[in-house]
Amino acid sequence: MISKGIPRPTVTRLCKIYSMLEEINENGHEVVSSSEIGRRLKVGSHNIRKDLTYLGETGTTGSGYDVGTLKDQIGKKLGFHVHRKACIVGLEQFAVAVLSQKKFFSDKFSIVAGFDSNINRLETIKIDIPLYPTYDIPAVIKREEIELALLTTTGESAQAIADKLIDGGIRGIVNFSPVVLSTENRNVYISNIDIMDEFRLLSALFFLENDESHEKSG
Amino acid sequence: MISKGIPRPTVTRLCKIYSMLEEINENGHEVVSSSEIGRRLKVGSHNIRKDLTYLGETGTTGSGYDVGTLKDQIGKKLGFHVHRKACIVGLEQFAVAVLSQKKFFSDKFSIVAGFDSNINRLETIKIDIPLYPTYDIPAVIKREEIELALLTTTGESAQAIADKLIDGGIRGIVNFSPVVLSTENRNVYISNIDIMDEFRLLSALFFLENDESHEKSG
DNA sequence: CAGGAATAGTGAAATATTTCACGGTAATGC
DNA sequence: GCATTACCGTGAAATATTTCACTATTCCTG
Repeated sequence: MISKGIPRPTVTRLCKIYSMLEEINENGHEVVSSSEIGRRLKVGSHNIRKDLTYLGETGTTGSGYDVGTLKDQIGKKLGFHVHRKACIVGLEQFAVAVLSQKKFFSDKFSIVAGFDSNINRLETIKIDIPLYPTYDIPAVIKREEIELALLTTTGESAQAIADKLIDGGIRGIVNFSPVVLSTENRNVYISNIDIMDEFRLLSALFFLENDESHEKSG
Repeated sequence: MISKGIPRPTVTRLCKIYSMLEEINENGHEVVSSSEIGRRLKVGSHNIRKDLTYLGETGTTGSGYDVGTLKDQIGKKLGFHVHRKACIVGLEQFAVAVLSQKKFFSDKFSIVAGFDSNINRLETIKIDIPLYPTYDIPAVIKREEIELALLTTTGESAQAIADKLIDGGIRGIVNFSPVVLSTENRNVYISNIDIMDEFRLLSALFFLENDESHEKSG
């Protein structure tokens, strides 16, 4: 067992590589090189090869990686072969938009519950997943053994909802609400996605570019 | 001019700190400490203080930071005092959801154009920003001097749209479509947001947690 | 099947980033 | 106004991450 801790940046890249491999696979290609992967991810090929080192005996040939095999290896290492249940909290436009992406009903993840505090919405909404009021969150999470949550509520209620999710034993939360969620609970991973922050980051990057000319290929 | 290149992780954190300060400000607090900021961002206070070092003469007192002042300093350093124009491409549910967040019509960013390839949608949609067909993208970007774009189209058209945006001279793209955009153009910053990838990352993190017990405070 | 081109694997070096430790300053209480 | 406490600022040390240099393997061509 060589399995040393995988650096966080590497895990992040491996996830992206995995997505990319799925895409490549659909396009019918069977082989990719580290430089091809790197080009798409805007990362050096050295870096990609190093990342793939963490998969253990990568079993790849001396000339490129077999797309299917590599995908499986990443999947196995990062646990993507395990089916996971997810839920979605907040059933406004955002949620409806997300749920309409067919991608979400793959064989690896399934959305098995929707929650909204507005009881009326629960009856009128046309989504074919079981819907519950938010006060049922802890119970449903436990009963259904839901591990992931997509939080799309307003900023005001987000923290309270997160607390309920954590109370139910959730393992990961993707937070689309405009506040940074906090928790003392080390068992829960939170990914905060804020479009405004992204706009800010991008504008900061090109603003600084002029200011300081020390940029790399980022 | 002490302005050395600011590390990318620091820029990212500064953006989040900025958001947080806005939030704190609304709640009426006037002072924050590095440890308070760190707690919220799940980062050590050392790290926060070091980050703030890059602001130059931080001008903060010996006991906490004045919220308003710090926000202004970050804003000035990262260029948030400059008003930026943005556009949104793809006007389906996702876009409508985003546009309904009042946050997007602040005094720092404004969405001045919407694009969709479906001409019919342009006429029926009820958003009060100017709407154009996608073939007008390069011209409108140039004419309006739009710097940022939010891309919410399907995966199929995303790359072609991105090329049009870049052709028009866009500086940053937040990509919500499920494909990784690529460009050779070093002048354009791209932020790829993929909910599926976030789910994968989170599940990988808690999957690996059991496997290897070398985790930090993440 | 030999030669050439392309590519993976990997320990070591180079960089980047975080953490530490400690000196100094402002508010608070007595 | 002196002691105490809670902070910030910062160079230096410790870690983490990326990049490099080089070897070995596979594929392709003739």
